[in-house]
Amino acid sequence: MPPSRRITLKDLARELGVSTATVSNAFNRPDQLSPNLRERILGEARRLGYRGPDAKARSLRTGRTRIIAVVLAESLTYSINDAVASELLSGIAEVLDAHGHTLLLLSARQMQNQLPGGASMADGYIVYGLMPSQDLLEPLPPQSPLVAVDFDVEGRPSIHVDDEPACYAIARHALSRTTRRPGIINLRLTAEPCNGPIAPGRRLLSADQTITRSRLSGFYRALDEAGHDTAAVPMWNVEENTYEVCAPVIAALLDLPDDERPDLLLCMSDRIALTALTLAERRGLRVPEDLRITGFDGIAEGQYRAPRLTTVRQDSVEKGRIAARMILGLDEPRSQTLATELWLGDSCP
Amino acid sequence: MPPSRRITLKDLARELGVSTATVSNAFNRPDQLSPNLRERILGEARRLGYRGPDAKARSLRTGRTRIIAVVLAESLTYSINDAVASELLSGIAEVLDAHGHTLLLLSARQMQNQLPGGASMADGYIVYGLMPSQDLLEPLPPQSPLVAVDFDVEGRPSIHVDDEPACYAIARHALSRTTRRPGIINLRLTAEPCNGPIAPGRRLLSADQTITRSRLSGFYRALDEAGHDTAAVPMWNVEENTYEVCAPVIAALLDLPDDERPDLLLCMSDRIALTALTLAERRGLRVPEDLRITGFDGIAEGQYRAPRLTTVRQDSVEKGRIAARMILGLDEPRSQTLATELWLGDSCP
DNA sequence: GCTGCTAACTAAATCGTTACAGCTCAATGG
DNA sequence: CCATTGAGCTGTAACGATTTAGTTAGCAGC
Repeated sequence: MPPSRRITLKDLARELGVSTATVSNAFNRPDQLSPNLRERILGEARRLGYRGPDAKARSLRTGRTRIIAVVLAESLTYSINDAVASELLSGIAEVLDAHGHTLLLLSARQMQNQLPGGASMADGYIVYGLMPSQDLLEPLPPQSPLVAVDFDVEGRPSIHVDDEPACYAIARHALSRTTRRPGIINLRLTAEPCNGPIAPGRRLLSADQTITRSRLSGFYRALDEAGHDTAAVPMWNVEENTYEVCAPVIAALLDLPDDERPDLLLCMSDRIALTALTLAERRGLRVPEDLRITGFDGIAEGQYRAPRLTTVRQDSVEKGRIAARMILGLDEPRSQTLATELWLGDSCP
Repeated sequence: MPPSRRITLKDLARELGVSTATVSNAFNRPDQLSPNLRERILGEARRLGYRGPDAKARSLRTGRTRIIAVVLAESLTYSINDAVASELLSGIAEVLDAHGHTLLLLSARQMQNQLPGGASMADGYIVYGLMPSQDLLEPLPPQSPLVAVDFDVEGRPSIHVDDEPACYAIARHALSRTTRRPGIINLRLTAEPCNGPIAPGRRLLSADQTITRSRLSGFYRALDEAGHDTAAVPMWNVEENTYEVCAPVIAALLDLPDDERPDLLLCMSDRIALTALTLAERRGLRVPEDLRITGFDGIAEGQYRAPRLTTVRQDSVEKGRIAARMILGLDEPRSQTLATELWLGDSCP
């Protein structure tokens, strides 16, 4: 027995005495040949252990791979563990699966210069939450379809939620109870990395297009309306949406003397809010009596524990679905803004 | 100006008056041509907007795509949200990134008959946690490297943790306090789907190779040693490692009359244990005074809340790293079992 | 019997690279 | 001065499919 190199469509054709075109058709266009012959071909294929047309060759010829790449702003390690990113991926995967496509995971960090590995053969790119300053999109093939999620790319469709109105609404709700000292915990708002309190004069991210900035505007509008001096409202910043990074910042602010500690925390994500909740409990602070807390995102974890989190629910799964449908050309590619929902929990009733 | 079809390596070669082989070398083997010429080629490439060799064509020619597929037992939606699977993915991604490979996500569910999309062009497959009964591996290209994680595939390397000893150890610890009525919550142990109590005579998954089965053996060994009648220890089963699926089962068992309710719950995952913790608290049961709870996995969430979870810590990230290194051929492919660590928290001190 | 039409198939031209064998020419060694 | 080397480059055959433009054969219609 020879070392038996892999069987190709050509071998199959020779074996059966038909042309390669016909064998190809047997697999791809059943209507192009008699059912009879098709059966013979498929049978012989099975007999010889031919597993269907080679994907690499096919992709060269057709120009398509049926692979969609998802580009995540942060490292994969981080993104995969982030509940919101996970939901987004779920939505994307759901649609891709249903249409015979597969999902390639890619971190923006790994494309500093050039696309790694097979990333450049994706049929399209869904890009999630880059900072506007990052022009990491340069290495992406300029021709291929691209959909931006939670940020904007010039000339490309993007998907957002109504961050500003949502944050206005939740802050308005929170401020409807008397509040001595509201505080805000931001996610990645400053131009330079910073974990901790933001001094009043501190330079914030200039671009208006960051979702963090829109959310902050919403908070400010409500604070302003409620008669608070927004410039005097203390703010803290966290660089990453993880317990590990948030905890020290929040611990420090909770350990402030009673008359300096906020009695309301407007948090820019549920992860931040949940961390605050945990640390507050650990210090014997009662939520919501001593400290009220609001989040943003509506992740599942926030609803499983007592007190349930008061938050803004955004449908990240749907966001993923929409992005995927656009990339596959199932929906018209056009920018859109999804509605959110105010969820009243027990952390800020 | 013509519609300017995409620029190829050949165009570049013609333009410069060199051979395609040389242009190819300029990109792939700098040592094969003079630095001088290489600069000229790269310069011209930039000028013409040539973005380097086409990945699809290259993959056909070289036979490699630099894509590694990760096959997950459950749906992507579920797997991505599962803390343990996430950690595994993190470890895999870390190594793949470092070596210029990318990660393709694939659910076993979507390969019932045939590999979708570009999945069949992966250079290797890391398969995670399939049930032994599922022979979903059939559609995978038999030649390509494969590493199994948390289960066994005949003739292929696999990675495990020492489930049996670990569960023996944690159960032994738990039983060192007087225990009236221990209970066990299993994850996917029965042959037929079942959410709820497992009747004593119920047919369990036969194969020894499931991790769930090994863990159960460990529990039984310790129970036996402590003088409990293992056949009489009540067991419950949950079909999926999510709060939503676990909650009703656990709620039912916690609502048993005081003299039937377990005072120790040996849970097969942290997710189960955490759900039990939440529901117990909500009922005013004190942990660990009224109910002691142990988990398995050592996920981060278990350590952030009070009481901290007593559990077995397995390093899933490392598991991913090892799998990835084997698939890339950086390490010898050989089956191995990783050690675990007993973490004493407050849920079962 | 001729035309026209359709179903079923084939031959050959790509798709854009990389690998391999060879070729040329200047430098080196004896 | 000739043989040997090696650096630097070229030509061309794969890689394994899909697609386009035919070619046949069979049959219906007039």
